[in-house]
Amino acid sequence: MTQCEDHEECISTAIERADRICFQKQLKFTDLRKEILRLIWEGHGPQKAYDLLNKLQQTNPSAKPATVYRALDFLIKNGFIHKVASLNAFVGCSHPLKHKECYFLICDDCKNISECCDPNITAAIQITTAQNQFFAKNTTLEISGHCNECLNRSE
Amino acid sequence: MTQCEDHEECISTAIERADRICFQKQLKFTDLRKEILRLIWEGHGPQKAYDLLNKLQQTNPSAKPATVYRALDFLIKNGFIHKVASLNAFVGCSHPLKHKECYFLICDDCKNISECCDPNITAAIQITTAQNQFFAKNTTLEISGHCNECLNRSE
DNA sequence: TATGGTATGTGATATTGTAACGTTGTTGGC
DNA sequence: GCCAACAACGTTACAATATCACATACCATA
Repeated sequence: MTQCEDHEECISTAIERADRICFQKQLKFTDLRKEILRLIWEGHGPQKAYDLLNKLQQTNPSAKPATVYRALDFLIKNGFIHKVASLNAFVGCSHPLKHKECYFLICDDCKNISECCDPNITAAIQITTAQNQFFAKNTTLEISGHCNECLNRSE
Repeated sequence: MTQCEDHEECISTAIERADRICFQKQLKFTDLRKEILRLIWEGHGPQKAYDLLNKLQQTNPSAKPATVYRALDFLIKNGFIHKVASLNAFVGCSHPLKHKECYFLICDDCKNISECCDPNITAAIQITTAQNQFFAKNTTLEISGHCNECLNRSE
């Protein structure tokens, strides 16, 4: 399910990237926020808030829903994770600086999510919103179906 | 907020359309399902499940969450309504036969939703999914922001 | 009339998310 | 250093959304 070569490295890269960006932007990347980001990347797939809470409670028994949701809010707001609305789940963003133009391919079978940044889609959406005189702030594009691996496997 | 000329007519058109399609497809368009569809169109905007439940209970005091969700499932499955994932709400579909290619522009201010069917977006998405060897079954495209009316009003 | 499938009734519960308020910690100005 | 202001976090309670399981009703057809 994970596509990365070395998942440990993939996680630490993500954390370091966030660390750097927070430093540059003077954001407070507290232990709690870092821990939630790490848990999300460890899953390397869409993670549910209450699953994160359970995991967090293993090191921080007094954690509550609000603990998790506040950290998630911070991470979303600053582009480090996405909320996958159609799953009520959260997934790490691999390019926080281009964060607004990410779309998702969600495999119903293996639950893998791949993030894709396609300028053609972005352009098509921009044309449509302009035609409708609509000022877009946020775009949710989630495509569910079956990935190639799962299709081949089931044949 | 409603864009139609005559909202009563717009509702009854939607119901009749559904009636016709159900007849053709031999689907059971029961009173309950029809009532939920009518309530959704009456709102002419995204309707929340529990608001629908409250309204339904005015004529059907024993209605329960499952009552509503089952009807919603039927209506979604057969293309008469959409679930707006980013709002956890439900909205009538104005072209059930082209239901798969509908996208949404959601105004954060007036909460109006406009459905747009843009072949360019559809094409761009198709190209991307093909490139990623992904077999798409369902596409959620929800664009939130501000509609023209609200932008003008706030100036 | 028996039978099977679909729809609905009903109660319980699971899952997801927020509000409100108090405490702690950090930062910057004096 | 001290204080004011604010951000982060702890904690309790609860709101909002959704599903499950099992019973009952309805309806088509053999």
